[in-house]
Amino acid sequence: MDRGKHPITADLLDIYNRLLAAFGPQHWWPSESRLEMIVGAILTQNTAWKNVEKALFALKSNNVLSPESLYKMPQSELAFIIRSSGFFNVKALRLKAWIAFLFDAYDGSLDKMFSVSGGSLREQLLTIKGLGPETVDSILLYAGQYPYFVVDAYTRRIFSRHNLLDSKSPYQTVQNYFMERLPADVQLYNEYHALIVRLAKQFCKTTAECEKCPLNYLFLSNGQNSC
DNA sequence: GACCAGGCACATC
DNA sequence: GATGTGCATGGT
Repeated sequence: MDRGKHPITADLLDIYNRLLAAFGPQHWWPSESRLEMIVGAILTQNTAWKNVEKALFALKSNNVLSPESLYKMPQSELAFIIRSSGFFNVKALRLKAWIAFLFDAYDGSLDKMFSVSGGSLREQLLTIKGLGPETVDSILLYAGQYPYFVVDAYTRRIFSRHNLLDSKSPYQTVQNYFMERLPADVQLYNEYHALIVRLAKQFCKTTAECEKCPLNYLFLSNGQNSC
């Protein structure tokens, strides 16, 4: 790897094309319905997807993965069913907060909720306790098909360690960085985020993996020897 | 047995 | 405004 070159600006589309060439389409979000995507987005907060899958399976097995069931079910029962996803008490509370919003504002209808403009819906969802910017943008992009770039810990780590971003940048700054440099395209944002996650999981844990990173034309900074 | 995982809210300084 | 902590399971 050539660590002598310091790109001052990066072509985010070029990075995207390298990732896509290396990994191919990732087919996100891995869910069968919009409701499952939204529930999954909340359950996966700081949690491995494998554990979320178990919780989603449990919800389906108990036949309660519907807006009506989630709305009626006692929070304690919901917490028990989703326990494999960790933080089950707070997550049950967060699911309940969102489903209450869905019924209060949109009669329990996802079609109605997703009929409003992205900016308006984003603002509304962010007022719900437990739904932060990443969860909300995941819901907007993957379930609602609105063009909002999803920023996660991997995005921050990889792009800051390649000196393209400041690791301390707030969420909105990072999102703006991408959205100002890329066309507002749902499919592009969908695939880009998924590819970043794929890259991080496969190449960013050890130095040996890092050396084979498809982005190795960039350089690492801050004394880090991997992403 | 540590350490981490597709965050977020809240307390404290 | 920055930094620290609780929340909890399951995989490596």
